[in-house]
Amino acid sequence: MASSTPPTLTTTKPYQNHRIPTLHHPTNHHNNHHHHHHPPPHTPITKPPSGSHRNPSFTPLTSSKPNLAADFSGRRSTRFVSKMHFGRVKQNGSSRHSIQAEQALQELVKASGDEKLINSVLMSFENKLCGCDDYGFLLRELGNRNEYSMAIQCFEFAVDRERRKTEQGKLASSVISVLGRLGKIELAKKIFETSVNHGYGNTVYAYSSLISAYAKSGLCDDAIKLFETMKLSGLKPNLVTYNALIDACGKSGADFKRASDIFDDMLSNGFQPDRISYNSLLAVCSGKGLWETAMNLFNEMSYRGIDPDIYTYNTLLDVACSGGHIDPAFQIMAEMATKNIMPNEVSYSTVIRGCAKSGRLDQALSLVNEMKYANIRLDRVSYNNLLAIYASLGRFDEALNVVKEMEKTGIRKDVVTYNALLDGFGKQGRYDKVKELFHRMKSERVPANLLTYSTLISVYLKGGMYQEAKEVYKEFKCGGLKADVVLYSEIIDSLCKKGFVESSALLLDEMTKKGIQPNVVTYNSIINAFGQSANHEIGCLENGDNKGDDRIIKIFEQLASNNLSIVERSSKGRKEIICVLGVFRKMHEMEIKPNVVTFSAILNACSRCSSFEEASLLLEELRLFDNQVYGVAHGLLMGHRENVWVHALSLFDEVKRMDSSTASAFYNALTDMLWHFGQKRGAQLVVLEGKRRQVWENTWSDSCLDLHLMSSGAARAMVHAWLLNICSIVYEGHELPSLMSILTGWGKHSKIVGDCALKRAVEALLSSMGSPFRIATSNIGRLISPGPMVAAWMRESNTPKLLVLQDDRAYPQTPRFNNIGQNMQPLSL
DNA sequence: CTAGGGTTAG
Repeated sequence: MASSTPPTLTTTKPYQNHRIPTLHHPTNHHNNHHHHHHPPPHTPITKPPSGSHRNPSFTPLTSSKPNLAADFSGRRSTRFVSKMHFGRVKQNGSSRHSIQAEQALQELVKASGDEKLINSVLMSFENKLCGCDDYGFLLRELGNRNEYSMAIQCFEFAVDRERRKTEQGKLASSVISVLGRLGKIELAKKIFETSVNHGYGNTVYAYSSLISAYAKSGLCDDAIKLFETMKLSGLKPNLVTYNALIDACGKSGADFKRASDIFDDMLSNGFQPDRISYNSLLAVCSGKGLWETAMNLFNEMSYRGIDPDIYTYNTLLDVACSGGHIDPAFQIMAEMATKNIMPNEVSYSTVIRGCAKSGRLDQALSLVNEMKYANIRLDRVSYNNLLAIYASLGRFDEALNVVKEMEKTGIRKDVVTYNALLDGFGKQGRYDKVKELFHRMKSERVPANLLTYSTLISVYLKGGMYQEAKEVYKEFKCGGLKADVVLYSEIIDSLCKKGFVESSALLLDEMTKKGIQPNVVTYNSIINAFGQSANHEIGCLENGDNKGDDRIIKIFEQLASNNLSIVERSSKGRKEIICVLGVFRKMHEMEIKPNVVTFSAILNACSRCSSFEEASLLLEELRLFDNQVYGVAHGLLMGHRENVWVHALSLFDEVKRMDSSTASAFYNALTDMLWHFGQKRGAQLVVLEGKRRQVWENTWSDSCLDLHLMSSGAARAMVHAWLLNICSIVYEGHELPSLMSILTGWGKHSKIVGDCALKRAVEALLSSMGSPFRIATSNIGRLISPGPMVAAWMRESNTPKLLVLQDDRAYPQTPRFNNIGQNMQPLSL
């Protein structure tokens, strides 16, 4: 087995493809720089002693409180007057505008939409308004009201009447930043260009405004390019320019390295970073799992004597929570209170969401109570958060109560509110509610967006409501929204789940042709479908495909009219393997990086293969993706236990870094595959290793075995191990507990609600061994037996023998299987 | 120039 290749086991999300080669060893570029302090990883978030302990290699600070002035330049409320669909409301701190400007604003707002009227209002105020202060105020306030075209009109009016270039420049940067905040990047760019051409836009301020406009639209490359242009045109960037650029990196998901380089460039040009520089750099860590980097930066701030503020802490909380570091997040919250920076609704909703994502629902809900107790009013984000938690749990009464509370407090429901409800009700098959909610959404004039439609289409497809799916899709098309990778992936997955693997492969082609890049999720859906399909396919898809324009609608039409063709099972199987091999080929062509879900999917597909030969084709794909995972799977399958185990252990170490459900899914897949091909002893070794590492949380005691998170192969291997353990208790002469039970669950954790495959497998295994365990009448997910009966069974001469598992193949391998995983002769396809 | 929200695979 080749183990020189670095492991590529990741749970990398699709958008991280091609950006981060491995997720689990984030490179801390920032720490490589000489002037940065290196606290050890996992340093508690505490401020190191200041003064004497300051790292001498830091550039000296110009003053002890370099940004005092900035702090007091205006009140920094964290409340927004109204949050636009894009950007935030700008507070006007140093209100230098006149009363007349406020009157003008009133009149202008009333004139909204009427260009002539707006012009006459401006004319009537022309002589009363006082230069940049008044017009700047107007521009900002119009921006806060989303009146961007009026803001432009107002800007043009003002600039025409201003002769001084510097004043014109100020107006230009004001309007550019207003447009940037509203996401109107094209308009901002146009105004910038015009103002440069007219000779007043060539200022650091105008450049900085446009850079930050690019930042808000996630256009980091454009921001950096503009920054270079600015330097070339002889303008010196200032601290704000640098900060805006770092901000741009965070907002567009750029590498930390990139932001860190800008930060260093700033230092080498003699600028002292301020709190905003650090806050912006911290934000770059979020979403990338750079928790340790973030902590280092936080400590570095202290060393520089920059006190953290609520933004710093909230950003730090975000980095912690998005990386699943919930306990540190609670520590940070506690520290905030001691620093008298009280957690606000942003802090709480960040942590609440983090808890919920890590499955710590009790903690999430008790934080909500804590929030209420602390008199922090829940805002729209907090409510939507809370409601999504309930909806995803199927606790609909509570979700709807949150909606009522929102209505009572006068917080408008938005598209996020509705999407969460539609998704929750849809996943539970409450189609009546889904229809009602979608209707209500329309009557309340909350416009559906791409996500709404993706959710609805997927819900209807999975529920077999093809007519509804078709109608919703048509409505989506009429609305002029563009399909994206998620919409396609949802449809592909739904089709796969219904057994239409080939049709979904057609959609994969179609989306690629349309320029929508499939991602690892799209591919994983299809791989997961391998070997699970029904014996039907959608008919007549190739016919009349002249336009080639929209296969989705054709598929939906065929489904709605029940135009299915029955495919003979063996031919379906052949087609399917060709199809899935084609999918693998495309993954390689498009350089889509597989992740651990892909590997689990391949292993599960192997478990559905009826022949070793078929499985070997899939394992070959696994080999091409990841030699380490392949080496372990293949080695255990071939019975090379001794040689492989050390590699297996290091693989398990990596798996343990994933979240618990990802980890258990991988163990389940690997064990199932081994069990399926008769390597039952190997399967048991894997399962015991998983138990040792607490992959399934709480698996056994002397009286109880909990299998409910395990796959059927893993569960059966575990049953043997547990019973052997019980057996040794009996043979050592100890008494067994009076009642012994095995929990299998009843399909709650199965993909198919109510599916009891696990229970059936375990029940069959136990009865085949003549065990006394029987389904409990009080709990269908539990098998029970009185302890003495188990002991009696154990003492039967045959029982211990039955309990010991063997591998069908042990090293040295039997000749029949020696070509597994090599690139052997293909099947006759 | 700085902070929190919704989506797809298992």
